[in-house]
Amino acid sequence: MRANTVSIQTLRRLPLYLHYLKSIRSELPRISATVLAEALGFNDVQVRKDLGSVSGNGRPKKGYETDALIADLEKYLGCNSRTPAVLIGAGNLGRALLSYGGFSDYGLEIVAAFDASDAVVGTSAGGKTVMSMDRLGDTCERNSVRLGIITVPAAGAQNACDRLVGCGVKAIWNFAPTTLKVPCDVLVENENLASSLAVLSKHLTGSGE
Amino acid sequence: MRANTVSIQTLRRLPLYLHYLKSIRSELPRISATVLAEALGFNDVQVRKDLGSVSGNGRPKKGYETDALIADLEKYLGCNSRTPAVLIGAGNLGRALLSYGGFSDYGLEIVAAFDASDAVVGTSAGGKTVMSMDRLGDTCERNSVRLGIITVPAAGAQNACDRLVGCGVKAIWNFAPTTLKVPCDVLVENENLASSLAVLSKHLTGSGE
DNA sequence: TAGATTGTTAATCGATTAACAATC
DNA sequence: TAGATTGTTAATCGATTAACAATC
Repeated sequence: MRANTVSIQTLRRLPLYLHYLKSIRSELPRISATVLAEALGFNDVQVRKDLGSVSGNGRPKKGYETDALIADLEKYLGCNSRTPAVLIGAGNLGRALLSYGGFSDYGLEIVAAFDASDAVVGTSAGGKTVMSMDRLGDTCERNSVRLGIITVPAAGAQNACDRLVGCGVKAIWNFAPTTLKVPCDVLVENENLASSLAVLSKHLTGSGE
Repeated sequence: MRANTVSIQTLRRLPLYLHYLKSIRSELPRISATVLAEALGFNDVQVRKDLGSVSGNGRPKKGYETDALIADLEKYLGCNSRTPAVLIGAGNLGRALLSYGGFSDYGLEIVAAFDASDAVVGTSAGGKTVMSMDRLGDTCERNSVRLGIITVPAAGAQNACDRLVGCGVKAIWNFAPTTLKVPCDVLVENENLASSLAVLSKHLTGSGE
């Protein structure tokens, strides 16, 4: 295993490798970087480099042992260590994320959901009851929460963000279509649906440009 | 206005400019690239280059007229022309997207939703009734649909994708954590939540690496 | 051994940033 | 005119891909 020279782009691909490997582990006890690249539509050298940065288990002529590679990826991605998170904004998208079970594969556990609207407080989604915003502070503290998920409308996003930062959150997953201002030790990952949509739309109208 | 030399990264930023400009249009009739860059946390030269590729309305010393810039961005992004789309998979995420009104700002209109499960067919979300999969073909044809949204579980994604491609869809917005195989004239945009999560998790555990 | 596959070093490519010239 | 701001050309940076050496 090399030093922490994993680029951000490589890091983004690692969960894709992991997901695919899990889906074929029962059929393929071994897999080469070439085959994996073919399956995911990536360049084979790229895959070899990506895997090389998190695993030292590749063997010339044999490739990688699937189970060992899965274990290396899970270890690197911290899938086995639990990451507690809180979610602010229990609208449609927020409830969808609360109900989605797939994040637990990566260690994420949304321990609580909050909403500023009294109409939503008290309802539940994904087995969690939505709480009032004034419960945010003690919930974060009690659960050592350092990851916050923002699924409120754009207008309320900065306020939600400030509250989270004030509670000691160091990483924010922002689904609101807005740029957030945060201290430099806090990382914001924007899930920009409008950006993806722009790429798709341009492809459809592209010929007429 | 220059030729179509807009890079994919620039294209992804354009909706962010547009959203921000709309939010401040009533307060700032003019805005410079420097101020815009500051507001969104981008490099000012980058903003100038981005804007220059879709608008020719920047004036030295004055900057851009906000309304004119909004109009240029909307024109380039095709916000005023309607893009009909279908959605497959009316689970939590699918229903969240159906209910979200914000896409209409960019011209997207989800004309119909489909699901393979009889339990879901007939229910409604965002004012649309979920239909059975055998209605997919004629719906796409009647509405000239070329954009498909996949919000089914990973196991069913390739099948949903094949059905869409068979109906003449040329762009696919994939929310399933899987790589899709498509003909080369079809564009797939993957919304990889697991990738974003990996970046956030690594930031939190990063110091111990 | 021969050959397949890994992993590394070098070359290419694209995007960002810096320096500068143009202009209102 | 002077100065702020745009837009362009050149330099830097990071990521991808290609060529090659190492190894089982």
